[in-house]
Amino acid sequence: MSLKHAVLGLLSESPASGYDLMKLFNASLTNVWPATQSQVYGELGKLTAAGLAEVSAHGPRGRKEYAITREGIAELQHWLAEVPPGGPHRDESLLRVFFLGVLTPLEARTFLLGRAEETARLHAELRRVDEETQWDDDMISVYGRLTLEYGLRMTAAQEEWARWAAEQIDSAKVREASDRVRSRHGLGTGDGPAATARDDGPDDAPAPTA
Amino acid sequence: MSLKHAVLGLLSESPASGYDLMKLFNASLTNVWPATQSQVYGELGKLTAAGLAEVSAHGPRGRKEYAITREGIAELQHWLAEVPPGGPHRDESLLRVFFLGVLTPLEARTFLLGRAEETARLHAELRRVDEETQWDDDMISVYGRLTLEYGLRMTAAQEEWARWAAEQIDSAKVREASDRVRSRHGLGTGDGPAATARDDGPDDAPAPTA
DNA sequence: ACCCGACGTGTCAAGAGTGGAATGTGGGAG
DNA sequence: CTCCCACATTCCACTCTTGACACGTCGGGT
Repeated sequence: MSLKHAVLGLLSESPASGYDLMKLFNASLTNVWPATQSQVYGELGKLTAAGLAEVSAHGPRGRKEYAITREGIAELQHWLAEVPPGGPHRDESLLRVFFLGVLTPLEARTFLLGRAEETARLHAELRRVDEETQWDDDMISVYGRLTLEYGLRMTAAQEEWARWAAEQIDSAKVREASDRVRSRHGLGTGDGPAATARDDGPDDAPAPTA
Repeated sequence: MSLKHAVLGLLSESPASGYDLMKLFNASLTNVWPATQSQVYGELGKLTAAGLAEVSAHGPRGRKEYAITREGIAELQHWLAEVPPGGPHRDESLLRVFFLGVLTPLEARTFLLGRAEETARLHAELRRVDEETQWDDDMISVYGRLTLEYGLRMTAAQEEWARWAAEQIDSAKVREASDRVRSRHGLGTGDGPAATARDDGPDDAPAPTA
């Protein structure tokens, strides 16, 4: 339901063609609300039909420049101020964590550390954007800055958590529990994907403490 | 693509009927990967057709108990260990922040503080769950605990951010920028949704510092 | 003069997710 | 014994999202 508002929001900054909007999506909204061509063009059509946007100019190669209408602004404001945000976050990474017990503790640990590095990478990327952008005082800049800061804080917290979680796994209890589950399914050497997962002997040896 | 793995993951813990799975989804995965009846039952069908799950028992009222198969386990492991996580987060709240400039600074500030409270509420709820749960050492407990900790950390960071962001808005520059954008669209008293949004005089008076 | 790369629009198929409704049965409370 | 609620499945119609494909055109560099 929110692609509509994303497009309206971008149009509220300045008129744009579908092509322009795609660039904007890829530039500023990639990590917030990704969208594809088909979606954008489709949405522009619906928006126009609904009277929330209109074609404000025709350009060179069939280019249609869309502008937000008064009704569009109203709808945007309505959405921002009155519609209760209720997006149930789906988090694939987290879903994986939940079932990490199906892997060996070693594999699980590796996964978490991988997550940590990935998050760190994203964090660095965001920091780079932050530093390279010259923040002036238009709407996109001001609130874009807030959005970016959010990203910075979240990625930082995520990395911290992932490293902490990896440590948690280095515990005898966890290893026992995992073994129990795995043996319940008759898992041992075979079957599994990465042959890294082997149970060559009791897990008494201390886990490699990186 | 991940509902499939969510179902497989739950089945890997113990066999269950579609009805059971729904309860599990609502109990433990609501904030990670929400799902509806139609989805779950549909997925069970596909899973069975694909040989990743099978009907392991028939119960009282047409009840079909599903169990994960060896292939299912393998697929789950494969997904966990080898498929690179790439979920592009969509965050509706964040999208709103990006366009908050369409509202008055006061409204924007209110929105952010509302977010802060909402997050705080969720945080408290998670803490409650954490304390009330008796964490033993099976897979769901151990990794569920990690997942929960993630939620606790994220909600904490989000609330902090929201309060910080609300403060940021109390700045002359932001107010000017917002006014500029709003006037560009000829906004004043009318039109807008919440009549709270009024520009009765210059915004020189300090914003109410909660 | 020509050609390639950027501009620019559009359609389609398929899968994911939402929300609601229809249908039926078993078992326990009263 | 009866009735109602929890159990349990299935179908439907819709929107959102993805990914690819198809098509046409302006403009500048060689």
